[in-house]
Amino acid sequence: MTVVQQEISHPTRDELELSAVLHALSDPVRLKIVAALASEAEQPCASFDVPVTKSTCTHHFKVLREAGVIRQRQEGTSRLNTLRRDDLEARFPGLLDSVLHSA
Amino acid sequence: MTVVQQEISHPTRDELELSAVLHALSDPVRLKIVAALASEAEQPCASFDVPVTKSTCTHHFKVLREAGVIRQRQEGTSRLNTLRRDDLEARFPGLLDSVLHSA
DNA sequence: GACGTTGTACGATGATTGCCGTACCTTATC
DNA sequence: GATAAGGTACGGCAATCATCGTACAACGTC
Repeated sequence: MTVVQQEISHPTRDELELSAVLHALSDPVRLKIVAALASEAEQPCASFDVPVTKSTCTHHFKVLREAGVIRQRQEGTSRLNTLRRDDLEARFPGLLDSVLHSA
Repeated sequence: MTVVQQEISHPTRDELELSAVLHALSDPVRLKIVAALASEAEQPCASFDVPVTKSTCTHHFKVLREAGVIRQRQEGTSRLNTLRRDDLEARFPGLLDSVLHSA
């Protein structure tokens, strides 16, 4: 049976909301994920060293994605994550850098 | 009857936590309060135009104060609020400015 | 002293959050 | 086809959150 690839929805650049981004970044686990993404380009979910289970990880990635902090794309069985640096910089100049620098 | 002035506790500069600050800033009401504080120096709680009741306001000021974003001092019956610009800048350089600029 | 102003304290409530386990889907490999 | 790996979906749970109303405390002013 053929199944249509499930779409992964992301907010567009102009849909990004400051409070949602700040909220996404305010969790220590998510902050660690973002910091890891900042230093290494594209990584699957499993490559992050965080003290939570798989399902909790899925939850955190969803929060980050829906806030527009990261972008996810499917590749085989794994979901590759990237930081949306450009979009964040365009909407909230300097924010990501200051957070990463302080993390 | 003499009553001792209740102390208002604030975290010291080196006790500030990034996730607590980000969380404090991630609420629209609190963000509005912070933005207003950024443009006018010292203001009593009642001077903010936010769509919540007094008791909710007290709650938000407490969150901001305990995260170290603002400092409160008593003056008569009113509580005067100031932004802890210097402390925030020292611990999280550029963060406050980028948030305020995007708000 | 009575009253008005400013703000806190103390519940209460409904929504959201962070976390988990289990079940399942998809893809790749044997 | 069976198995393993990477993730998601769903449901549940305990904790936190944002909000409110009511009561009250501190200070000024009449």
